[in-house]
Amino acid sequence: MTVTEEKGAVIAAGIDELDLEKTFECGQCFRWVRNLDGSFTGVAGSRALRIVKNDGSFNLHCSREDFESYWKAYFDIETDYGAIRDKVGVCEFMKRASEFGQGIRILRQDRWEALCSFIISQCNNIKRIKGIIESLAMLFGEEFSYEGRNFYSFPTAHRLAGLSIEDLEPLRCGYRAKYILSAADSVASGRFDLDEIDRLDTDAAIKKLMELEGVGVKVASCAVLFGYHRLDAFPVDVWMKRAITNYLPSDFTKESFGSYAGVAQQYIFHYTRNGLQDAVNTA
DNA sequence: AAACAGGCCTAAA
DNA sequence: TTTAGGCCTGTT
Repeated sequence: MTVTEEKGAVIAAGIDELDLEKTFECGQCFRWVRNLDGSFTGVAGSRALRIVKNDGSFNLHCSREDFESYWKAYFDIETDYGAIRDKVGVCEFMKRASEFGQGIRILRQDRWEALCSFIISQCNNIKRIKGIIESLAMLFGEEFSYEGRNFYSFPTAHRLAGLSIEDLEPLRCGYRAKYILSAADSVASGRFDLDEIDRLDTDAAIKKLMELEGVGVKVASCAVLFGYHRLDAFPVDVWMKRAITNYLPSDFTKESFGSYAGVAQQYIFHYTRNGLQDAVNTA
């Protein structure tokens, strides 16, 4: 990758395996929006960014400092996804899925934001998840300006701690409100240390996160995959169950994908939802 | 109208 | 250890 600057934008050339649409819309994150011109604008933590694909390179509308200190890591630029696709293509179905998902990258998201977002995601559809998260940010996040528009940071656990169920009522997030507040209280009080999770192996990290109310194995797996970049975590949801029974070899286990089960999971999720419409509908 | 949506908790075997 | 039912809400 080579990086240059032009008119307040960082131009990153030579990034292969980055498809913005697939990466932002494969279900790992909820705060990126496609603009009319095909660019994407999104908020991650407390920063906003507009990113545009321009021939073979990407224009990131941020300072070079922000790129180097934040967005470069966020987009996981250093990881070789071509090599990962080779490794997870263990059967015909997975070869098709990983080919179809070429360009998906696992973003390095903020821990609290990932955890909280996937608490909200449970038994919910993506459209509604996005709406709830935007309301949450608008109500309790910090307002800031970017390219002449207002955005809202993802509220910290500290900000949410101490709020009441009634305070979250405008979110219309139902029984998940209790879980959000409980997690926020645990984290903000220091009883639960999100940074300590880093020192645990993936299975132990998932177990630890499951101590939080409303966090089961699926949500915890998403939290470590997207918030701690544990690419070996393998969240199993209804789509994954469907794929495992219908499309994967009967002797399949997540170990079949080695240490990249989480990336494989994203390929399967994206492929069964977007690339296999007929097969899914008739399944 | 009734079922479902990227689950989790609790109670009951 | 596994399984059924309930849970908030919006959409189809």
